[in-house]
Amino acid sequence: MVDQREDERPRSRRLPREVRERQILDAAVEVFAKHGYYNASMDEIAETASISKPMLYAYLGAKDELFIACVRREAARLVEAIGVEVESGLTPADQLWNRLQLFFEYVRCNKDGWRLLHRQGDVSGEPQVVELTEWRDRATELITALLAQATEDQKQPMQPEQTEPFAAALVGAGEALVEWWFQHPEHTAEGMARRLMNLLWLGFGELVEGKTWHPQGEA
Amino acid sequence: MVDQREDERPRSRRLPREVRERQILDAAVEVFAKHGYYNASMDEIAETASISKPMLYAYLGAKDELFIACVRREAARLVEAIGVEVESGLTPADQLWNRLQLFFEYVRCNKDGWRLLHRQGDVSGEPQVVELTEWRDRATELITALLAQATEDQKQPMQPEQTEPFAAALVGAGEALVEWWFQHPEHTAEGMARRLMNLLWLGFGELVEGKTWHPQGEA
Amino acid sequence: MVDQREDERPRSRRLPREVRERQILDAAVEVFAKHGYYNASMDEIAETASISKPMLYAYLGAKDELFIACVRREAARLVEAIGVEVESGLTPADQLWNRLQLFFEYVRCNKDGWRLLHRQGDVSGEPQVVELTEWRDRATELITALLAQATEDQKQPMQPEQTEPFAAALVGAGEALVEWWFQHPEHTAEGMARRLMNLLWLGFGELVEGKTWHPQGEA
Amino acid sequence: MVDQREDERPRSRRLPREVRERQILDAAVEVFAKHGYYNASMDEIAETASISKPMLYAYLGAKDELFIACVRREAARLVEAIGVEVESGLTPADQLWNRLQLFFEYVRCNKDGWRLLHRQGDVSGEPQVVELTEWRDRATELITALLAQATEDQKQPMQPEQTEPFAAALVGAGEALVEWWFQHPEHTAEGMARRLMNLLWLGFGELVEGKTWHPQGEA
DNA sequence: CATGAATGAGCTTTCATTCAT
DNA sequence: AATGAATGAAAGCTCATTCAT
Repeated sequence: MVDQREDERPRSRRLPREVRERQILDAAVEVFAKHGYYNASMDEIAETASISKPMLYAYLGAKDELFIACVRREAARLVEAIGVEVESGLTPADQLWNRLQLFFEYVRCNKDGWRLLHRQGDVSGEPQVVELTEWRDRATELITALLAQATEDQKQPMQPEQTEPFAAALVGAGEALVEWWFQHPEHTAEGMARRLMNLLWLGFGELVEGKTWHPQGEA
Repeated sequence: MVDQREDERPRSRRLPREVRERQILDAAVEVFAKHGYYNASMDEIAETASISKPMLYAYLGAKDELFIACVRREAARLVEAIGVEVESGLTPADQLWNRLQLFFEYVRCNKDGWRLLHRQGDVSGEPQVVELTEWRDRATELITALLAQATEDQKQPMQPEQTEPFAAALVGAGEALVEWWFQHPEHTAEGMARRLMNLLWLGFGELVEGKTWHPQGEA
Repeated sequence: MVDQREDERPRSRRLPREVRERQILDAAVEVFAKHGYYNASMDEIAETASISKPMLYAYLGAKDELFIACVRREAARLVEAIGVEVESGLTPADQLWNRLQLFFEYVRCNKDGWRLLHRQGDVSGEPQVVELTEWRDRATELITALLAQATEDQKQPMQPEQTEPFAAALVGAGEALVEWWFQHPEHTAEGMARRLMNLLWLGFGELVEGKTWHPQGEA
Repeated sequence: MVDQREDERPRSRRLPREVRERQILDAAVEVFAKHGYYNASMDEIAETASISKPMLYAYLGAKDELFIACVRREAARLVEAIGVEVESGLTPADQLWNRLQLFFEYVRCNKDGWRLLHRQGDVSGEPQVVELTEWRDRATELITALLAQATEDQKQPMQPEQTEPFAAALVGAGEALVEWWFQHPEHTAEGMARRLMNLLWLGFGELVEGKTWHPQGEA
């Protein structure tokens, strides 16, 4: 898992296209995360990337395209981090538990990227918002699949139209918990994952009775 | 519960101050909800309100102030709708169930207002955004109190530092579920509330075993 | 000589036209003097005059007309204060000495009015500036006449085309001296008049030799 | 001494920064002088400078900053033109005479600049107006120093608190005389300087007796 | 007569975007 | 390939001015 991008961007010319693009994307993600889409200026992005504006446009297009590119990359990272394939050989609960851990770990290492993905409600109105929320759909699909797997041995396995809203709600709960985490940074990623797991798997009904969920192998 | 504001704004001049103010707020909420804060133009708001721009500024100040005023009003509506006082005489589960129903009902009737409150992550950078997220804090507090009440008879009642993240996650789950609802509008408010209640109270652990939560009195 | 206008403007209706106009002019002079022509707003003038804006316009017309009216009134006061007729029976020097005293006395009692007359260089560009500087012309004429009188007994009395620039310079010197006075308010009007008289009548040539001018009758 | 900036501004693109800046300042001085600060529009300045508005702002900042820049440049020109150091080896009278000539010469060649410096009484209210009147202070200081020098050999040399108001009055007289000159442009700069010198050095007392002041070496 | 309520018109300012070197 | 220099277009805001009561 790659840690937060470094700040050292030596001003060097004649770089291969791939490197340049990465340099630009890093800068753009940083600036977009800091100021938000609208308050981010192309000037600042160019300066942060140590590149001139015409180059900025030549490489990654206009502001909205650049933003999309950022979102796409960060979303890919997130999806890759938590995995999207259902693994056999683990119970759904354990799989979920693993993913949650990976998710919070990802957030811890990619704060800027996460902010980009999470806080972009205001870009609504534009048509291209599809890419903006696609990662949510991917995550939701994963959860949906897990739930389906969890119930597939029952006589009435849950159908997607039942599990999907649950999955969506789960994702929302995770996002909200991250916000809470940012305000209480003393907690560990694993602790956060455990909290969410407790809530999701047990539900309040059992939580209030004092029960708690444990990963397999714990006492 | 008041239904969505109508679109009929008769172009009548010389209205009393109070009426005009409401007219303007209605228009502003509509436009802000449609385009987001940054893409909303004062021109369009003025036109939607059937008013000239100077009046717009005279009544509710600059763009950010106007936006704050909108948020304040809509947040008040939401808080008022779901109530914030803990009622005695009902079990926490029933109270939560009631609030969830009220919440989804509110969303159904105040789509624009809800969008205003929900999709504004990008306004970061401005200092006065406090009002924007305050309603979340209020809602979280309510849930926290409910959870505390639910466990107060136990030997180890849950402390705020335990319940608060759960409450935050719950609110997030609700918000996400609303988004899903917007894409599947065939469902009723009560149905959505029931989904969320099931998830929250039972948790996946029981859900996947086929259990479901019922309001008291149902079979 | 009337002292600075008082601030008490009781809000009363149905006043005779003349009183209202005076009320308005008082307010307008005050506001114009405080903020300058462009920064003075009709709103503030109306409020200061305890009158509504439509009345303001009804009585004294648009902003520029109102300003002209103010200038006209204050200029009249100034001209009346220092007199404009050449008196016989006094030497020109004594006459000048008297006028200078009256002038500084006028400034002391009519600060706002004076500011209006003096600091309006920026209103250039407008066509109606004639009224703005007419008082200067009147004052200059007076001085010119005095100089003419002073030299009429000589074989080569000074002609207007010679005396006029001197008169204009004198007026300018007076204006500048008033500015200096405002920054050194500890001096009396008579002291200022004496300073100017010394400079004008003796000139530096004699001043630097230690001579001073005295009004007739002094030692 | 450089003559009035010419009007020929060839519409050429991609000029080096320094040239553009001068081009803009020339245009701004022209427009500010013609319309005054408030009536001058950034549009007109941009058009006069054959430049687009964004460039205008990029080079010299907002309207007030641009204005300050103009004033600064023109004030520097004026101060440089008349010199501000007291020269030894010349009598104070001769020094004054020289400066007056230089002053009127400056005015003749820099009408716009002079208007900028002279007619801006109305910019009061803004805080940064310090620069606007600083040149007057410099000029006053110069005169004050000259007077001090003129009397330093006497048993009772004049103190600054005595000479300063005279100096201020002198400057005011000069300004007023320039206004008169603008209405009688048939006179030469030297003639104007001589008029002022006569008034200042001899005073009316001697002027009315038919005396006149001559530069050293004249008959 | 007197006014609260309303507006046309214009200003300054700032972007994202692209020539021309 | 790479950039300093340049701009079209639009936004927010305010003011003198006037209906309509």
